[in-house]
Amino acid sequence: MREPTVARANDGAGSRRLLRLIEALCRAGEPVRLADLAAAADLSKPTAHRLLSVLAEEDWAVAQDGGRYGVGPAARAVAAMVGSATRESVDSVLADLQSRAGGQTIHLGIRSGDRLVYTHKVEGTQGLAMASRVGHEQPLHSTAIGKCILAGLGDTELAEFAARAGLEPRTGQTITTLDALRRELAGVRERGYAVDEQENEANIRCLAAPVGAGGRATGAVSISTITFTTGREELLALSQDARDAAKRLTQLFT
Amino acid sequence: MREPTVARANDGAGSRRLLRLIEALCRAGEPVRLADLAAAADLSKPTAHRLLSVLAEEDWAVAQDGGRYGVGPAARAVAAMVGSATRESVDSVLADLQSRAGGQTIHLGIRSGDRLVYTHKVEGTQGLAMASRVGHEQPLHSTAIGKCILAGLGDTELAEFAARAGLEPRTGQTITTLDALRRELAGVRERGYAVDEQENEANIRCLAAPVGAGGRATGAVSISTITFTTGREELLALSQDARDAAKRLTQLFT
DNA sequence: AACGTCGTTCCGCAAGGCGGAACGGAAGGG
DNA sequence: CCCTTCCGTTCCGCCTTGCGGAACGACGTT
Repeated sequence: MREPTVARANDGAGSRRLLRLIEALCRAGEPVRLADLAAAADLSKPTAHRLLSVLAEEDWAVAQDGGRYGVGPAARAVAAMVGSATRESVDSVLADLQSRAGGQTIHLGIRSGDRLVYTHKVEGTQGLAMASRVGHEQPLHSTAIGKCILAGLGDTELAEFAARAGLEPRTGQTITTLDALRRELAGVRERGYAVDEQENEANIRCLAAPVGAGGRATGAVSISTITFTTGREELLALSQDARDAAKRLTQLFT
Repeated sequence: MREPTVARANDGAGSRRLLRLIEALCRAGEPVRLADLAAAADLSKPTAHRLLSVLAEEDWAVAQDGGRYGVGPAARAVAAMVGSATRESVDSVLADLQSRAGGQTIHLGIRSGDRLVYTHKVEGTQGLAMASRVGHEQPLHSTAIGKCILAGLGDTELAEFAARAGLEPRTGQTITTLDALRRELAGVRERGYAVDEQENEANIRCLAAPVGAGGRATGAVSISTITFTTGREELLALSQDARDAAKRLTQLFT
């Protein structure tokens, strides 16, 4: 019953470091300084430097003269392949939901780190356009999509998230305490959908349904409305349509 | 002058393995079996399995019940961020080129492994649409974009590429011998652009200009025309416009 | 001129991970 | 029905791989 000479490790520590660095690099969008990347990915400076050298050699990153690093061709190629593989089928589900929702703006968002990223968007057919864009990030605690994702977390995970990311107020309606967030998420779990009542942006009200297998949503579909033209009840009436679309998307992502 | 006890390694062997696996996973698009992935990424089965476990834990991959692995949410989120960061500026350059080229179809392709991937496309405004799609792959030796990329390779690199990938005939016009390819690429380097004279698809003629710093292009912009409606001279007259667009794109990608 | 901060390099030390071999189960063929 | 084959998965000995504190030279600022 003796321990081996040293503890067996074999966790993917090195791989995880590389993934964190790639995420940090891509999240930036524009070329970043080494020190910033190292900080963002929680790596020591030499480690970040060595990993970036490998990424640069493999064309995943490009090194500039000023010591900055940007996203490289190989990463762009991979991104294009990933993005296009499910584009049509996802867009058709979203377009279908939009037609049921009277032409409102539809988003599909996925968790990335402690934020969400829009991966798909169908513009509303009504007059006003939303400023959101595919690839842009939003907080989790103040958006309907984010709340669907947080609703799948355990209690300690949620507390850790709140401690890391903070619950920054975006509007006067934003939920900013862990207790209130917990209660809200319990409601989300019960109903199977989440509502953002001007919590992320004034005069914008959203409803989202969780996408992902089991209680652990990795993303969500949302319907966004403007308070001037669409009432709360009108939006809530679409909750079943949103849930149906979410179920179809969950199957698409297997 | 003695060697250290063991050779200093510190190449990024582990990181490279992970990158190869990610590329193989994303290239597939649909869920893949472990053995196929291991073969595609040139990894041993246990190594592929261990790396995939890490990817799955980090949400970069999703493991299905049948032992297949698909692209995960984290990868989708990163892909969305990468794709959107430069979308507008790239599309505006391509649209500008299109307007100079009389509404022909425009592609931006990037090398990925021994193939190219379309990362951007502007549909032609003329009647016939091309079957190509963003995210789809094409051979390097039979396309104008691919020849721009190959023209940046050294002689031994080119020979290695030909040995690995082969020079498969796509049409009767396809260049299928290394010698002929070498001569063709010398012409590309001299002129600063490449032409695909129905070498990849019958009745399709393309012209491409290399994108990328120095002689080493990592991608290229192309103008695609149909032989029925557009003559060869007409296409060649656009070579300077293509080169100008390529230069602007090179700056965008820093 | 002294300082802080940057990117980069070096190298001691052991953590991390590679992969041959083995296992259990599913699929297919006799 | 058993036997074969190929799958995904696990184990563990061996040793490559790579982490990161420290040091360095180059800038830019105070």
